[in-house]
Amino acid sequence: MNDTDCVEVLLDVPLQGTFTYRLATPLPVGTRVRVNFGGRELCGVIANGMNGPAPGVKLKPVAEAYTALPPLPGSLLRMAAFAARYYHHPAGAALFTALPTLLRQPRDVAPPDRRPWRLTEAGRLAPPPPRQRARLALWQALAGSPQEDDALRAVSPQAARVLAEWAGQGLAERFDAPREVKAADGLPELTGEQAAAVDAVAASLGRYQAWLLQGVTGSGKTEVYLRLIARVLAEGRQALVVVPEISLTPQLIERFARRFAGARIACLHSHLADGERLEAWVDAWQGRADIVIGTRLSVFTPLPRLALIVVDEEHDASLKQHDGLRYHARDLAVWRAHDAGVPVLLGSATPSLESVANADAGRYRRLALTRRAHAAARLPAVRLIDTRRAELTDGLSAPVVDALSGALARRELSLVYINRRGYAPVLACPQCGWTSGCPHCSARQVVHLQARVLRCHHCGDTEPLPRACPDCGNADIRPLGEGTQRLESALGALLPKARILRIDRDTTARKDAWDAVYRRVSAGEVDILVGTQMLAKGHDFGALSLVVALGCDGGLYSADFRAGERLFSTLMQVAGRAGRAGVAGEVLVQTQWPDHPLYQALARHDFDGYAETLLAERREAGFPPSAHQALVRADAPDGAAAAAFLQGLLALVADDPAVRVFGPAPALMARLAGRERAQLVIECTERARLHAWLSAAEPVLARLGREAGRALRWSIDVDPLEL
DNA sequence: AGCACGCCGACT
DNA sequence: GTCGGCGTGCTC
Repeated sequence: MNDTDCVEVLLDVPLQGTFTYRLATPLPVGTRVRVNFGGRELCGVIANGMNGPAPGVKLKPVAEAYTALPPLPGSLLRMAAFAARYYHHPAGAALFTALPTLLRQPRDVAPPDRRPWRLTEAGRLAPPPPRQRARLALWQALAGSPQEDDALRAVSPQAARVLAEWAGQGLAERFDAPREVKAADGLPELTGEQAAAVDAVAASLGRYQAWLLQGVTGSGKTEVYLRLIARVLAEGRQALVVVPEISLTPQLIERFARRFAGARIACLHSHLADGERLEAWVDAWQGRADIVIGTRLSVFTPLPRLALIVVDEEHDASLKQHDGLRYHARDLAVWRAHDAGVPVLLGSATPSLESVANADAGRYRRLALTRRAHAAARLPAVRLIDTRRAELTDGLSAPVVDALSGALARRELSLVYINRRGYAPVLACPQCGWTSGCPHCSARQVVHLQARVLRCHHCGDTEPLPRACPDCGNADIRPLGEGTQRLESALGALLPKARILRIDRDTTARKDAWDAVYRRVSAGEVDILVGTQMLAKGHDFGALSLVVALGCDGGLYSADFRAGERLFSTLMQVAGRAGRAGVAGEVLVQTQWPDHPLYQALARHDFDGYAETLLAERREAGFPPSAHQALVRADAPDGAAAAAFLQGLLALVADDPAVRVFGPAPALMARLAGRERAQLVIECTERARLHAWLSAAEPVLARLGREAGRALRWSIDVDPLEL
């Protein structure tokens, strides 16, 4: 068989490599096709390159080529190929995770064409006769100016049919309307630091450069993004903005829409219907959208005129995908910027240590916003309340209650942050020591008093609240510790006049819940917000005078080496909520360890100093970012099987003295949803050798995985965020 | 991941 | 006697 008769096809299967099919007439790389694979019809994508068929395999033909849309662009295929290599994930599966659902299916699809209509030269010269009144009305409307479908339908219900006819006769056509991005007026004046940041990044437009924009809360990072995007749009280019899930709020989108009236902004997030997502994606791909703003998945969106990538809150863990292709959107954004030859701007008040290290090493260039954009706004004063010396009522110390009651008297909004939802983190029997462990996970079931249930926050298992200890029958069982619900009711009892609004995953589950929250807060109907880190991120509640943080000490001495970094980052952000827009703010942190360097650094608002401390610790311990890590995970109903699987892998992968391997050991969450989890931690200071080890492990994993059977699942996680 | 093929229990 | 349970094996 001639080589030209074969193509390599990428398929959405968890198998390494491409598959070879016969093809009568050549198709461009990136074409979506339908093929038969193992007895089922699959969507495939024509790949670059030729592996040739495995010997002795009879090739099947490509059944059909989908042509409603152009072939996928090379830039997307390159990025997916890179992601597959870097994250050690099958190439086909990697590409398909980058596609909208509708393009993964073995069907030819295209979003509806919504471009406006206009008359062609010929159409202009051929007005319909006056007695064809509907046609004449349509013609007259179009002769005046181009028209959208909606407007034409209003002129005549026949519009769709008539226009299709005219299009066929070359009398009318759809066209890409030039967009006029109106310069918004009344722009806030930039601080010197903001202006310097804008100028620096603007000077790098047109080539690759990674920028780390470190700006304290309220310093106006978003304004820097907006100014740069304005420049990009003025050049007729496109910008990509990647934000964490929780930051993609209607507030943010509205701010962009207000600033760039007339521009087409494509929003990509998980709540979009398949058709909407496809349409936004194709609009970006075809250059009809000027700005793409979305969660981690949007990093893959094809953009033919891309000129700038922004990753906001670049430290946020939700930028990392936790299953399938375990990519980090920030890192892929940097790769993409390099590939496309454009600058990438990573913004955060509390950058990840990885990014700090990259800036220290000169790979990223630093920009700092150290002052708040409103001249009057000062950084809040941080006070540490030592709970070893304080009497606690439902977890609240007297200074905290006093401060809240003071703010209440002054009619100022306060925020109480506690990173635990539910009523109490555990139910316990003081007589026999029983605690409410989850039967499926190595975790505690949380007391939810309102729903009268115990619920595991890891697997979702829910059981009715027992009236007595299941072990000894003692009726005096008690909720231990505090969650948002308990705090809400405790505050209600201590400050009966206060209007309290609780915000956590339980209260904001409904779709329009946030609208109600904003309405109530801005109408001044709330005195105290109680909630989890949802309160810390993305949502602006205006002037807060007091922020209280409770129950944070767990992050100080955790088994997870990143816990301190995360806690510091969250506290910096939650503290940053205080004292905006001219109101002097105060932050109270209740802790048993007021002398801990983390809290001391927080009190000084000293991110840089604490980051250096943490980086030194990481260097000492050989942890990231001083070394690179990967995880090989295995889980099975039987823990011994998972460990044996990993042990078997170790026996078959050649040692590299530069690569340190730890394990098999139980994962931090050793048991999850009824499965025992074991893992290998692979560490190396040289990325290339880490990848070489993983590449050697891949085929062995595939084989051992097959032999171990269905009960065992395994995965590779490069640059894991959680161990 | 699917979906086939293939060997053991309760039904027309 | 079949319909169908889901155990393992392969897919260009």
